[in-house]
Amino acid sequence: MNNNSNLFLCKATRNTYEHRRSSLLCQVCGDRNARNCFGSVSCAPCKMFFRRNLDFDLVINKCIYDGNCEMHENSRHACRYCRFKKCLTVGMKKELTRPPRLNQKKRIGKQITPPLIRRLDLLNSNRSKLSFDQWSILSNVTHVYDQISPLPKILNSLSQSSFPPKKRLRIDGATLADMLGLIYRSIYSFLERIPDFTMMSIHDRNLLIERNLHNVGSTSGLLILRDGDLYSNYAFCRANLNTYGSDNFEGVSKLLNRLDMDRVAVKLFVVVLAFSTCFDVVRPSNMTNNIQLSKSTNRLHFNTINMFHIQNKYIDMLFIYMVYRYGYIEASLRFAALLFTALQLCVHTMEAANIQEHGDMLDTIIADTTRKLNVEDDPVV
Amino acid sequence: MNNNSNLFLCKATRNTYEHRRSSLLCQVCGDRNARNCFGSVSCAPCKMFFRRNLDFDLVINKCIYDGNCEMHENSRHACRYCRFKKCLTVGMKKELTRPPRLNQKKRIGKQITPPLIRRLDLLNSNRSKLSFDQWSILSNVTHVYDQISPLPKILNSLSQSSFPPKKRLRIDGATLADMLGLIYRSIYSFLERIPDFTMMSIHDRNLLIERNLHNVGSTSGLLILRDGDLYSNYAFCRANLNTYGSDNFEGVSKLLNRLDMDRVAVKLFVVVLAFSTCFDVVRPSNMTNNIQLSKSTNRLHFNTINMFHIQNKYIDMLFIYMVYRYGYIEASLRFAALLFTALQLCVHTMEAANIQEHGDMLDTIIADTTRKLNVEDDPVV
DNA sequence: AAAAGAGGTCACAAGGTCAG
DNA sequence: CTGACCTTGTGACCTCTTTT
Ligand SMILES: [Zn+2]
Ligand SMILES: [Zn+2]
Ligand SMILES: [Zn+2]
Ligand SMILES: [Zn+2]
Repeated sequence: MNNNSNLFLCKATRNTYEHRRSSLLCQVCGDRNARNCFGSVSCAPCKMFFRRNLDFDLVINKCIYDGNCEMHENSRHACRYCRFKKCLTVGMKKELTRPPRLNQKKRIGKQITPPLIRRLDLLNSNRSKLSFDQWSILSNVTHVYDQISPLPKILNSLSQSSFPPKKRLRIDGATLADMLGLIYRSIYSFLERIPDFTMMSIHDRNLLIERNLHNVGSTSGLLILRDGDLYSNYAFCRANLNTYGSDNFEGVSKLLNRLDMDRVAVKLFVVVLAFSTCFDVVRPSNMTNNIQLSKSTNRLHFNTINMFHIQNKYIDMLFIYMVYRYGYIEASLRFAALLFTALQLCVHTMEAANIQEHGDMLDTIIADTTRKLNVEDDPVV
Repeated sequence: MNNNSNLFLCKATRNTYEHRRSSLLCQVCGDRNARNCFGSVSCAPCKMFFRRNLDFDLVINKCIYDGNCEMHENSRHACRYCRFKKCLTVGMKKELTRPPRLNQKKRIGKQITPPLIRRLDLLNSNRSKLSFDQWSILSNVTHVYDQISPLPKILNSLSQSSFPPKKRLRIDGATLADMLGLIYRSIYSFLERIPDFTMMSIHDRNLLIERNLHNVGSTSGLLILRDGDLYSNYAFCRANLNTYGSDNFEGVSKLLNRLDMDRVAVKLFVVVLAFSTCFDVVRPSNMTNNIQLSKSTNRLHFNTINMFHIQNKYIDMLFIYMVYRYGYIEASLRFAALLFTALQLCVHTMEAANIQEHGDMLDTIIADTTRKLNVEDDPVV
């Protein structure tokens, strides 16, 4: 339909334009100062005329004369039919017309007033505010998180890679792995300073790290990426694209915009993930009757109930904090959004885990952490 | 139409030229002479287009057609929305854009989008309504759930215990266990009729049952308790109090009032729990370097990524369904409430798991189910 | 030094407006 | 409806920086 050269675009029109430069006459009415318009050459008035009459129906509207009205500068108004027909004859194309521009004067000012919704009874605690103890835990979490944040190092590393010698736009895979490794390694430093973690047995801590480090690290990493505005760094992005591929990069990029703006909430959520027991229900007793159960039930050693209570404690804190800060409805919205973000991020974390370099890196970090834990446990021996 | 400079080249040269060039078609509009641009391959115009429209908001600016405008060299102007969307689709990355050069005059700073929660950005699917496929899955889940519901049997058993001889006000522990056992056993019948479950490997199904039956069963049980109004039955309550104790009974009773009134939503949530992979991140490859990892990593056999996608699929469906039915805000409220209810219920499930009778019962059921699964797998042998 | 891939420029050709 | 006048989007052609 549009395979021939009739549908001029700039490239083609320029050529013909050059050719016809000497004659600046409107192909429709003969007026001077004609220009390229809709695939032909016409004056501005004829251009406007054509655009305004795109829906003009040559079948319904007939010329009142013989359909051969002359078109001159002064006579072009005489007959709409013949003028439009001439426009088509000289090669004006409706297809070169573009859709109307968006009305940029629309202002966003409208804030939707959320409808009143009955209050659901979400939590156990009747308190709508955090207790003193909860505030101190929350404050501790926030403070410690920033204290151990690997962001300064990463930024430093980035600026060293970028500036001094010359403005390098390339970071190699190893450098990137180092920077991301800092993020994952910082998780243990973080948890180490949270009493609820250190009060657990070495074994439980090991298992938590081993099981949750991927997700805790990536969630924390998302916050760090945003804090440091790292996805604005060209070299950093490029290195990430190289290592993790386009899909993963894009997914993370989206989530970056979706992550809750409240850093405190995100930090708390990181802790929730760290204590995640994943709905596992296990009996602490010995597994007398479980003949058929697979080896995966080694998780039985897990002190799951305790861990679950800790997780719930932080979820409660997170939600009460959000209610306190944003009101009940917005808190629910944000909580759901946070959860969905985490779920989606988990997909990308799994993708990353399948990448040899990334997987190996995490295995190493987990092994290192485990070793560290064991050393701390038996400092005398 | 084509660049006429080709005419002046000798044939051989032109061939290689054409060959080299023709291998690079613009991924956006199909134009020739495309190059690497922003992470994809595009012609210069599309490159410019993309850079100029970095702030183009696909949410605010919609296609005036159906959002599937064709992109050709000549039709690329037709729809900004579709062109930009195609740019993103073919992998152009905003992040590969660089900030404006410094020596030039300052540009107007980007306006930072306030932390408004974007409604439809939450989930993976762009649709705000369920697709036909999703509706059939949902309808199937709902229907099957009611079909296999053990409630009729339980009610029958209750009335038999209560009425015929005399109005018995006592149900013994064994009878109660039988009734509750029906609930837990029904889970497998339920899942068995869900294609997403049956299409998994026997091994995976085993692990899911083994891992999630406690929670799936208790959540489903909560719905059944409410459907049958069982907590209005004196004898039933008394038996429960006897077996599970006062705290547990009261806790469940509270949750009973808190559970979402929408049965469809709860049923979907039961499925979500059934496919719960618990944020586990595992590498499918062999664990070459995992020296220190404990035995719990036997879970590696788990086809976690697949399972996670299934879970996400049902979560999406659940949320979209709720948005469709209640609007975005109420959907978030209900979703959060459902999640909190489940978390709280999980605590009681754990408590119950520690009760000898209950734990043994579940072990038996899990073992039975596993056996059933294996038999179904090898009907010939 | 050449190629590649970023950003920048400006004339041209679209769309929009409003008095006439 | 018309057309002078204005605003906005496009792309050929350019410069600049890093990689090869
Ligand atoms: Zn004219
Ligand atoms: Zn006429
Ligand atoms: Zn193109
Ligand atoms: Zn379109």
